[in-house]
Amino acid sequence: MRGFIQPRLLLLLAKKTSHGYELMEALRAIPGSENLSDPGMMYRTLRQLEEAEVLRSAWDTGGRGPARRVYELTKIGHEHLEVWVAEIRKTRTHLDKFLAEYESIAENRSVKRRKRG
Amino acid sequence: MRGFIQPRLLLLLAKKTSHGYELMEALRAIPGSENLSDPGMMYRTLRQLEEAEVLRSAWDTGGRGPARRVYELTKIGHEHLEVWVAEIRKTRTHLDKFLAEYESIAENRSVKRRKRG
DNA sequence: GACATCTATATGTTAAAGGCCAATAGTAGC
DNA sequence: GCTACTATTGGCCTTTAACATATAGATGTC
Repeated sequence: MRGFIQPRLLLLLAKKTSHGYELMEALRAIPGSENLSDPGMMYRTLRQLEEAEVLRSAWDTGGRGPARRVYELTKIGHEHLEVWVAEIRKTRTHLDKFLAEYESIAENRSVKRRKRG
Repeated sequence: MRGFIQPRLLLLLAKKTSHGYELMEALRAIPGSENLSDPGMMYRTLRQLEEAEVLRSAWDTGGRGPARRVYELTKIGHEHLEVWVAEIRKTRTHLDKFLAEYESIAENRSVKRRKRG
């Protein structure tokens, strides 16, 4: 699961506005996304998505603990998410084809082994 | 589809031993793998897989055209392919979950729009 | 035989992504 | 004051990827 942090963040933020630390914990809780939750990557990605106007942020000094930068999806952000979804659907069908191919040759190999044995 | 060149090469070579140029053309012919067929990446990847004893190569001066370095999967190579397959199956289920989540929130959004509209 | 074309492999350079670790700082409880 | 928890940021280093370029044998053709 590489290069998958962006769509994950966008999907989380599409559900609900949130801040870095909370997003990090959310990623940690998703099986297969644990490795995406590195703080360094996280915050850098968030800033660069904001740069691209995919996200918008504001400081929230209300809650307990230090101030948090709260992110929300922009209209562009929602569009980006849709593009990602289309991309991911394509990827999934490619993976399906790959696995089907593998299974067909794996089948041949085991047939051959049975014949030989 | 990033970082997907290795399993593609391994699967192609599991089907039949082959050389760089042929592998490149095979990748070009697979929808979704066209971008993996850059010669630079190709040959470097092949050499580094050989370094790792996943592949083994020998020069073939027989055919027409310049000599070709023909690669074949080693036992380690077959094992690597199986590891990749397991990995890819996992990735596929993660993608499925992601898409399911997206569809559930997209559904909510359109319901809200209908109620508002 | 000079030239273009196709087949084939290899290298160099640079930019982006990812992994890992450390720094800074506010808040809260003891 | 000390520790623990919450929160954001920055630096460094490696890997991956993208793009361009170099080299060279074989083949066909005029």
